[in-house]
Amino acid sequence: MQITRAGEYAVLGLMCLARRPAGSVVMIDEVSREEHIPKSFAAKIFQSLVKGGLVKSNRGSGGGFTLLKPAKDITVLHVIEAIEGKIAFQRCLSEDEPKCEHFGGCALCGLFEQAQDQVKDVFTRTTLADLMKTHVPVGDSHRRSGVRGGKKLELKN
Amino acid sequence: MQITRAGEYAVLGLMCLARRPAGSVVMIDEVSREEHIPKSFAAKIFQSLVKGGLVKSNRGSGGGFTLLKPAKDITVLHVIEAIEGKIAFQRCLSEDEPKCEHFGGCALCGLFEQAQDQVKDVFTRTTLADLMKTHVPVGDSHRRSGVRGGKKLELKN
DNA sequence: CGTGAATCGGACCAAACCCGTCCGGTTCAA
DNA sequence: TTGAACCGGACGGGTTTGGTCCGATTCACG
Repeated sequence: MQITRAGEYAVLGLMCLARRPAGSVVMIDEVSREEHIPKSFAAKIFQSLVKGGLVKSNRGSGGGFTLLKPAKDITVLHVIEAIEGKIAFQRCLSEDEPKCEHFGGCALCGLFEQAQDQVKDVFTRTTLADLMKTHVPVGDSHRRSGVRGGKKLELKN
Repeated sequence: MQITRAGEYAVLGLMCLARRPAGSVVMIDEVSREEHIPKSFAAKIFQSLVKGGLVKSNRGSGGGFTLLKPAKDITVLHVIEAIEGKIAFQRCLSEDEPKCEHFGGCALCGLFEQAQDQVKDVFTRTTLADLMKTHVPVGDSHRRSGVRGGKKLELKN
């Protein structure tokens, strides 16, 4: 029941790109330093993002990664699913394995699906641009008792 | 990003108890057969449920497990957290590790917390008794295109 | 009261996954 | 041609998952 670190890093990494003028080429080393992500790991993660169609890579000297879409068109769900694959709380909720072998369990499947949909909803509703609004660039963000309690972007249900 | 099989089995197993008259003693073998859970695994899971205070065990010949509370007072969240521990999408959202070391990441934490709360909400709102209402005892439950689309218990936000 | 069957309880284990690292290869600019 | 940068896969330690096994405990029964 966790978002993997890779997923978290991916969002962070993309925000790093999104922070610069559209079309900028940013190399992995910058991302790594700026977001405190181990460099090799960041590189690997960005490979997945390339495959997922979110960024394009420019090889060779002077190369790096470029965001393919404006930040406001990239949802957190896109990013996380590019890294972790489709979100599926249960095997029977992933589209490639439709069978549910627990005869008594389908009430459960319905419930899990509900929870899963809620999560997807939250992640679909939020884009990189949204995240950047509440973003505290560097240094002391963790001292302000977090975001909790106060303003969460509220759901327009 | 998954509910573990143990968590799923736990709910299923408790429903198996809940289906009988209150106070019944049910042995692990019955649960195992009825819900198609590997017996030894079920045994282990029920140990956690004992520790979690949801059932009590009676040892020796004629022993088994007994539900400690009526089904309508047991939420799915209780069950799952008894097995998997507190639900925490991220390390920084679990109460015993309050630090959030990614300076740029607190917007993310807020978002993850939001998603997490949604899940908890769904699981808190649903009790074993609720699950049993939509429960199709045996044999064909997976053919009915699931619960999707139609009636999900709606959120009284 | 003793004995044995029934049952739980906890150690154990294999496989998968997570979180990275490392390195040889490719591509491109200068 | 050389060096900067990405590509992409192999590797690896640690943890979690999913499950088994056997010993300890308890009760029923004679």
